Amino acid sequence: MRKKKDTEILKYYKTLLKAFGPQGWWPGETDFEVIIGAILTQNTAWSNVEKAIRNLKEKGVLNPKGLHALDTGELALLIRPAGYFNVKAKRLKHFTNHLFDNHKGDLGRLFNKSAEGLREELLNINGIGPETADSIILYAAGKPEFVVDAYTKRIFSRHGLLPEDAGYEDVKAVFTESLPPDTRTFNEYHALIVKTGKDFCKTKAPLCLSCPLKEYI
DNA sequence: TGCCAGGCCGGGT
DNA sequence: ACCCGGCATGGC
Repeated sequence: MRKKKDTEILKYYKTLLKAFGPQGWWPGETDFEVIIGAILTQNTAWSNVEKAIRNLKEKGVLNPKGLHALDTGELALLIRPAGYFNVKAKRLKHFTNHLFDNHKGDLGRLFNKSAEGLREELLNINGIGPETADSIILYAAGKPEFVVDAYTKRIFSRHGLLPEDAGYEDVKAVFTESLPPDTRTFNEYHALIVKTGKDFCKTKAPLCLSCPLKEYI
């Protein structure tokens, strides 16, 4: 039974990779930018996050010191286009405060531990939940943690590979048990899922006509 | 015009 | 251990 699902999970991956090719995620130039983007994109369209990122870059504060020195109110103004700007400003400050209080503002020091230990640490920062933590670990730290998001649940439950009400860890287990614990594979698979979700599963009645996975429904 | 986007927290059951 | 309201802009 698990054997069959393993095959399906791998089959879907190969199909998407063949259809779309490598996505080369995360869309960001530095590890720090990846982290900031991961927090800003919480329940938010990426196009809006880009505007906020652009504002931070223009201000020259898209780096640990710059953001750490910034007042929370000013920060909120800069990230306004990303929505939830008051909460997110606090969350970004929570992260940079943690980074300077515990690691001298150095991402290398923060990342210098096992993926498991890093996950535990990130989850203890207010504003970083399971998906954001896993995104940071996979796309900034480069360690193999599979990232689950709304598209993952929507697509794979629709295909009958997940129960509708599956929780984060349950969904994650389905993938990690079916794939080699390989950073590259986790990286591409999640990126491909997001692309598929954006292009074909945006609505309740998705356009499946040209989706590479339509044959599997 | 209304609905929704790559979640998470805090308070209540 | 869940369940829910709140948070907010911009694109279609």
